[in-house]
Amino acid sequence: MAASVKDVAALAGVSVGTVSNVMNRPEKVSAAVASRVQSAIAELGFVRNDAARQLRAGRSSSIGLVVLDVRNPFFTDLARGAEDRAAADGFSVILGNSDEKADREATYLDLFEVQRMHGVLISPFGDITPRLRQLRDRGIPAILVDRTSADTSFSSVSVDDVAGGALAVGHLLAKGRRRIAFIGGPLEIQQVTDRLAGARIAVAAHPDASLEVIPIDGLTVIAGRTAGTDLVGRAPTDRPDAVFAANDLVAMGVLQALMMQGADVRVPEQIALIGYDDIDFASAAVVPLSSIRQPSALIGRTAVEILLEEAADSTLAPRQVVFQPELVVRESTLE
Amino acid sequence: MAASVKDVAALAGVSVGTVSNVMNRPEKVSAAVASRVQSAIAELGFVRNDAARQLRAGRSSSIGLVVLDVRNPFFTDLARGAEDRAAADGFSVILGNSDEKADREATYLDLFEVQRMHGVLISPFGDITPRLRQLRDRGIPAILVDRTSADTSFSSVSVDDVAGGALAVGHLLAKGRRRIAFIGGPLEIQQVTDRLAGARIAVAAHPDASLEVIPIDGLTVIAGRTAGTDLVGRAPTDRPDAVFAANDLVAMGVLQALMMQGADVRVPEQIALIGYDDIDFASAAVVPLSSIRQPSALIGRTAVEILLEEAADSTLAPRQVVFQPELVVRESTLE
DNA sequence: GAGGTGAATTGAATCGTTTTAGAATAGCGA
DNA sequence: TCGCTATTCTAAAACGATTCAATTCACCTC
Repeated sequence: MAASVKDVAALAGVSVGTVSNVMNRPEKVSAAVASRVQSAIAELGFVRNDAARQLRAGRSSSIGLVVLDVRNPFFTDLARGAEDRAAADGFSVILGNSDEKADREATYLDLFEVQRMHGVLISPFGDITPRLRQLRDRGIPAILVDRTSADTSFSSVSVDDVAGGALAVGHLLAKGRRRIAFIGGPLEIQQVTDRLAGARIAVAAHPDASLEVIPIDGLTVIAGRTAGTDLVGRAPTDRPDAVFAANDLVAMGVLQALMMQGADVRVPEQIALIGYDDIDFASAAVVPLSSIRQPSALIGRTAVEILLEEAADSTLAPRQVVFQPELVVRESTLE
Repeated sequence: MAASVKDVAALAGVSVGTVSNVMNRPEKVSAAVASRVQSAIAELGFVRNDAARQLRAGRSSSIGLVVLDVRNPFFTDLARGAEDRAAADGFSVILGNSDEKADREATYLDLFEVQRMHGVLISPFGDITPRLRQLRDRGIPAILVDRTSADTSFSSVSVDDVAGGALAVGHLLAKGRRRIAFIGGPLEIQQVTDRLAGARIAVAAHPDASLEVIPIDGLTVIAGRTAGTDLVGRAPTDRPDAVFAANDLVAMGVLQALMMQGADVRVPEQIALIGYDDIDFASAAVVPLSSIRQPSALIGRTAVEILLEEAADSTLAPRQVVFQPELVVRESTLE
C-alpha cells in the first residue's frame, strides 16, 4: 500500500542502499543521484517506516516519560523541557500519565519495554527501582525526575524542597513577620515534610520567630479554605502574621477564606501568604500570590541530557542533580 | 543482548513458530509444549520486540491522540476514556499535546505517520483536513474529537455547545432570572459563539427576558475578574440578575470579583452564576459553581470505538456523533 | 493394514530499513 | 598502459516476530 524504499529505488533507478544513504548520510552520495532520489520520494509520498528502522537499530528513537499528574503545570513544563532537548538530538518523547496509580505506571513501563525505548524518565509512584533495574538489564536506562532515588544506582534530577521551604519562610521573616504558620499535609508526602523541614530551619535562625504547624488532609483548595476559615475564626491576636502553604492550591484556599465577605483579614497587611509551585492560577489570584518556582523545564532538559549520555555509554556512574528553587514575590507578601 | 524468540525456542526445544503460537494463538499448541515455552520465556525474561511485530503486521497497535491542552481536565478525561476503550482491544494510546500550536500538532502527526499508527484521534488546531487525508491515504484513519469536521469526509465525536448554552441559560430562566449576561470571548473561538447562540435561543423563548453580551479577550480567570469588577461598579439596578460565563475559569474570575471585600454582591441571591466545563475547581470554589458538564470520557471511548471500526474496514462511511451536555447544579444558581 | 483425518509442529519466507563488504568507475601519476 | 586511490554505488545480510504451506504423528475406520 504505502511506498517503501524499494519503490523509491526502482523509480529513481538506484539501489535501496543508496536511497537509505540519501536520507541518512547525504554526504556519501552525489548531487545528481540525490536529487533524483529526492524527487522519487516526493512523487511517491514516501514516508519512512519507523518499525523497520527500529528493528534494525535495535532500539527506538523515542524516550518514555511517566509523570504523576499530567494536569499539573509542573509536569507539563517538565515534559516540554524534555521534548525540546530530545528534539535537538532527533528524539521524540512519549508522555505517559500514571495519575499516581501503580497499575497505570506499570502499564506504561511495559509499553516502553516492548517498544525498546531509548530510555525512560519517570517521576515514580512508590518504589519501582526493581522494575527499573529490569529495564536497565534490557538496555533501557532510566532516570528519576522530581524525586531523589532511594538507592543511588539510578541518576536523578530533582529540586531541593528543604531549600524551597527555607526560602519561603526566610522571605516572610525578611519582611518582618515573626509568627509563621505552615499549612500542609498529609505528612506522608515527602515534599510536604521537606518543605516543612526547610521552614523549621529558617525559623530556627530567628530567636524571636515561631512556627505553628496546621496539618490538613490533602493539598487541595478545599483543605486550604477550611484551614483558612479556622484562622479567621480566631481572635486577631491569636492569628499568625504570615502563612506558608505547602502548595499553591492550599494557598488559594486560604486566600479565599481570608478574603471572604465578613472575614476582615487583609492580605498581606494582616497576614502575608506564600505558596509553592508557582502555578498559573497563583498569579491570577485575587491577590497575586508569592510562590516558590521550580525550574521545571530545566529539570526535563537535564534529565534528557543525562539519559542520552547514559544510553550512549552504559558504564557511566549515576548522577544526582539537585536544582535550587526560586522565590517569586508578588503582592501577597509585599509591604 | 535481550533474548529473542529464537533463544526461547532453543531453550524450550521447539521452533520459533511454536513460540509465536504460544503467545498469540495458545489454542493451537499442546499444554505440555506451552508450559515448556512459558518457563523458557520466564527464565530468559523474554519480552517481545514490538518493532519486529509491527513491521510484520504492517501497522502499530497504538492509537495516536493529539489534544489542544493536556492540562485541561476535559482532555485528560477524554484521554482516559480513549485509553480504557483501546486497552479493551489490546491497543495503547499515545498522547500528544499540541498546546494549540500548529507546529507541535504537525510534529505529532509526522511521528504518528512514521510510526504507522493504527489510527489518530485529534482535536485539531486550525484546518488540518488535508493532512489527515494524507494520513488516510497511507492507511491511517483519523477522527476528529471535540470539533465537528468542516468537511464531512472524516468521522467526528463532539458535544453540542449550542445545546449546552441553551441548557445553561434555560436553567437560569427556570430559576426566575430574566436579566441574563453572557461573559465570554473572543468570538473567534467556535465554542464561545456556539454557547452564545444557545443562550440566545433560550432567551428568545422568554419574551420578558433579555441577554446582554459582555465580550472579554480570553477565557481566563483574570478576564473574568475584570468583567466581574465592571459589574460590581454598576448601580445595582443596572446589574444582570444572572451571569452565564463561557467557561468555568471565567466564571471563577467573575465570582472572585463579586465576592471581594467591599463588593456587596451576594451569589446566588443577587446574581446567579453558571459556568461551562465543570472543571475540578468549579466545585471547589467559594460558592460551588453550577456548570455544564461534557461527557469527556464517553467522547474518548466513542472515538476509539469508531476508529477501530474504520481501521478494520476502510470503506465505512464517516459518522458524526454529537453528544448532549449535562447540567450540574450547585449553590451558585440555587434559590 | 491401508487409507483417511485432524491436531501439533516445523521451517522458510516475509515485513522495510540499515549497514557493510565489495564492485564498478573515474581520475591520476608514473 | 598499468596500477593506485577515491569516489560512488550495489547487493546481500542482518534485525525479530509472524504466518502459512508443508510435514509429522497419532488415532480412527473400514
